[in-house]
Amino acid sequence: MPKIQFDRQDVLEKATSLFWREGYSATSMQALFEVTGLKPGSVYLAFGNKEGLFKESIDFYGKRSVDYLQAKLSNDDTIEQGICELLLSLVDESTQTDYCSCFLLKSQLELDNQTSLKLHIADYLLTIENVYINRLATIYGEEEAKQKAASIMVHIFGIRVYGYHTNSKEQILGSLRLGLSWLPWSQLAH
Amino acid sequence: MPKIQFDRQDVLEKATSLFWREGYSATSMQALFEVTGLKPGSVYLAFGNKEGLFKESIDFYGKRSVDYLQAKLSNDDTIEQGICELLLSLVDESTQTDYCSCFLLKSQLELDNQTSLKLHIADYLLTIENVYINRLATIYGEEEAKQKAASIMVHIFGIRVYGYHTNSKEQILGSLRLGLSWLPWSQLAH
DNA sequence: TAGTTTTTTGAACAAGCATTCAAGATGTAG
DNA sequence: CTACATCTTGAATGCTTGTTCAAAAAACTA
Repeated sequence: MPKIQFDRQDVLEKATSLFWREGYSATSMQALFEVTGLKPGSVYLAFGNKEGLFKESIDFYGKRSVDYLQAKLSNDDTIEQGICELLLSLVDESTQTDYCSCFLLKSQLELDNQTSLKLHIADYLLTIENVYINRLATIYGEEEAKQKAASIMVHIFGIRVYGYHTNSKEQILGSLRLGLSWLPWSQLAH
Repeated sequence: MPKIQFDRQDVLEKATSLFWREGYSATSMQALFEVTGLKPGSVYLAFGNKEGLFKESIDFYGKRSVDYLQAKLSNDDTIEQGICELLLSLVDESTQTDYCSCFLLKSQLELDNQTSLKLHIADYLLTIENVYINRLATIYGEEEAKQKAASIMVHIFGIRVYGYHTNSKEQILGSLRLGLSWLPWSQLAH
């Protein structure tokens, strides 16, 4: 007999945003209470503890990312072009003023090796890589698809760090064209 | 009239190691006292505060990295081969069990945008990029050198993140060969 | 050796931390 | 309306945090 509750999605959206910007350690529960509008007891009843809330925030972000990626690459006719467009949107993101890299990437690097959260995050990163592998496998052989997907992942991680302190959009774009020269960059309008 | 003091280099080595592994926020002063063997007063007299000690740790790591890089690429005859060797050693690093990525990269992502430390770290990253640019400019034109250096930086950042959750050395190596195909990989013994 | 300066010590501090819980509010069921 | 289950409240918990400071020790000067 469920009673009405706060909007869980809304709370996760706000918590995710704060964790993403500040990092796990630097985010205090007090700050989370303020940003979500919840009181301590509600959070602890619903999420257990800080780690629980963080884990759900990772899920919130991770699932959204995977869904977005799959949607973008669903058209079998334009897989490679879709990848190009996706990478270009990452470059655009990275030049925004409030850019704070990728939540999964940041968290992966911040969290201690012992934390189970680290494996949980790595899972999402591998899932994302697998989306690329599966899509590319419709064009290339399995081994080549794996290799190309790995190269894409390296470039994504790279520009999400590089873009954090560099503002030169052209420089980043040039790196993608140079490193991922097998993608159909020229077929894109810009 | 300076009196003898604790070994500053030794303390910085230990502090750097802890900050590197745990991150800035997750490293407590108490843990730093234990690992360095210093008492609160000594640290605060010598470094001012936590941020001061962290800044010097970044300097310790950053200068060491830049020096190492310049030494490795000092031979004008084998610049590109030197770059290959350097990248291969990064791949080796990333497969070690206690691997914790790059201290500059991790800190750059962890630190708040407002912190002056962020710019200080970005300085070191740009210095490193400039070493690559200057060396490559002896072979290529200025623009091409910049572009290639940017691509190298993207790959370095990429593998330092990718290598954090992937153990497949071959996969990482393949990505470098694919993305930086203009480097003389085949001339290397392995 | 005596005097001065610098460094080390470690207890103490206030502020902030994650978390708890008993009491109150709110919705559902009968 | 009453009874019950669930959710919300917010003050209080004990612990950890970064930092200070007066006193003791050590090192240099003359």
